[in-house]
Amino acid sequence: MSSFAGRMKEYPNISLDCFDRDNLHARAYFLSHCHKDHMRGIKGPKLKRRLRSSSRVKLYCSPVSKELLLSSRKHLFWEQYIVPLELESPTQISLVDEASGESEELVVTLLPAGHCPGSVMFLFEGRRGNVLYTGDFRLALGDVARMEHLHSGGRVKDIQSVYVDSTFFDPRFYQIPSRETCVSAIVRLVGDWIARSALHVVWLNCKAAYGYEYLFTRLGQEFNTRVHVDNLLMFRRMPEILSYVTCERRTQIHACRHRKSQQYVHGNRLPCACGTGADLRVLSIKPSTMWFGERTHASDVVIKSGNDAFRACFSFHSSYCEVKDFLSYLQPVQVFPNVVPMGSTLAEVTRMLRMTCRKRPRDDLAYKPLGLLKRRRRLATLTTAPPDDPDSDDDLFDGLAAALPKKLPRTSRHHPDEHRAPRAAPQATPHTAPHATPEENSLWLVARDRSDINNFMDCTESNDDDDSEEDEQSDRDQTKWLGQRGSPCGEPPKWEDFFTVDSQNNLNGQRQARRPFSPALSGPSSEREDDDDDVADFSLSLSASDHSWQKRDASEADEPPPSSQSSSDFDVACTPDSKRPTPEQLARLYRKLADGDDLSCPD
DNA sequence: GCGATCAGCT
DNA sequence: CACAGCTGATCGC
Repeated sequence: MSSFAGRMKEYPNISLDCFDRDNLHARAYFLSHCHKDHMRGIKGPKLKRRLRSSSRVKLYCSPVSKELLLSSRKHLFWEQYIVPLELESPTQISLVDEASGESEELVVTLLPAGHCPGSVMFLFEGRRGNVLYTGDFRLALGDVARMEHLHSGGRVKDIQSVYVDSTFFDPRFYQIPSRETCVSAIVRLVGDWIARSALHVVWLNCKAAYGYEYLFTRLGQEFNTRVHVDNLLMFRRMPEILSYVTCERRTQIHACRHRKSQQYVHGNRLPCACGTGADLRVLSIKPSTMWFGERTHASDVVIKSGNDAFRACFSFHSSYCEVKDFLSYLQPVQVFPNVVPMGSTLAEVTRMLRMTCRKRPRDDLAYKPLGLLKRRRRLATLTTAPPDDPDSDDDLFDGLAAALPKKLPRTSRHHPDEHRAPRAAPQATPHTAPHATPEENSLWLVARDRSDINNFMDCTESNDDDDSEEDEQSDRDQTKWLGQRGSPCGEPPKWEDFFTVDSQNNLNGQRQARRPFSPALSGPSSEREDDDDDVADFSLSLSASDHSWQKRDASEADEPPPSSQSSSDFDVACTPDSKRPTPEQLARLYRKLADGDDLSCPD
């Protein structure tokens, strides 16, 4: 649970994920995602008064968070103040003091956080330095190295402070099995059960929150069915989810809830009281976080907890290892915890976070911008000497090979000075995303047919905020509406799709492959670990594979990071057939680099 | 009556 | 295996 008080010391004029007390005076608000513990005070009367008396104060969030927030009637008053921002699209915001007219400029970039639908991290760049607020996040090892907007000129940006999700930043929570591992295990468990007979049903005992959607859709896709949930309203403009959930009770997979869910299920009845109960066999699966120590083999991601009852591993938050990887890569000057882990103290978590901070000032002047050179040289070598481990390298280098004749796909779309000359934030216009059509902007927000949406709104309105007895008529209406849309459709969305809105996505899900941003190629710690000849080590960094990286990280967990970043950028692991360049070759390469020639062509 | 806070529960 | 959030009691405005 977040205990972040809402303000960052570098930019105290803005408030994040907190809307009461001192935050009532913020010049702008930011919402990382729509969990209640990040929305404290968001519907308070004092805040409403503040909004009404202000002509400038806005709430910035992802387009998905906007939809989720406005799916509750209690939050509708926010509509005219919300400015949805696309992910990975730097936006300039003017923070104006309405009394004095004084203004401060700030550039904000939303980055995917992998926590729940719509969840983002905020990168702020302004007069007081670069600051990253993570909100809650679940990022895998190596993910941070692929985030373009955390890099500049081929290296990681100089980050002053990170306000980090420290929920599991405690060595007890050393590793948590990957999302894919956990979901696959749940799919197997569900599949084995519901195959027994049509009367065998599964109840997913999910906590009330967004975040399980990719599990629902995966199950829906695997078993060509829909998951029964209490309310569809919040997904009304998210067809990728809507296709796999239903208010129709007659399905074998349920994630519905009732105040007395536990009692129902113990009595072999579903919370929705589907059927008489006597003839159903209900398997209860409770998604819960499981963690494993540094040397524990994380094999059992599903545990039997009783008759027809299981716990299955499922985490919305990054493990200790993942947070450590994230921070060690960014090397901020300071880190602040947003959460005190269970059983720990603020002092303890702060002390441990400090260990991930920068040990000495960055020496940017000594830096030679050879990140691209490394990569190109490595690639040129690979064209004649493929790596031993295709799984680790192929995927990454395929993308680069395709990109090589041109510039990097993403960077080529932007002006090099984009960060210095970001676009200005638009004025808030309800239901209008800035600078692009909804189709261009968001996989989520596209309503295939506006009349369908209106129709849907009409028939689901009665369920909004209604926690009393079930509404049979509403159930039927929703089912009818969904029936008109047909059965679960097409290509299944991937889990990433539920957490991010990539502006490059198009409607058909023909997502541009998410190519690694160049620093990823030197691995999470390569700038600090210059291991000349260890090809395997370099490949592990490249693979970003949970398994391989965990093994490596586990063996080095307690070692202090090497102090030197000063070794040559050519001190890169070589493939077996390659040779270390001679000084003459180096000079030629430098000249080519300066001339902007294609470095992938061998001399 | 409403909001804030906390304990208890799942 | 510990997240997120609901419910109810209590207190104050």
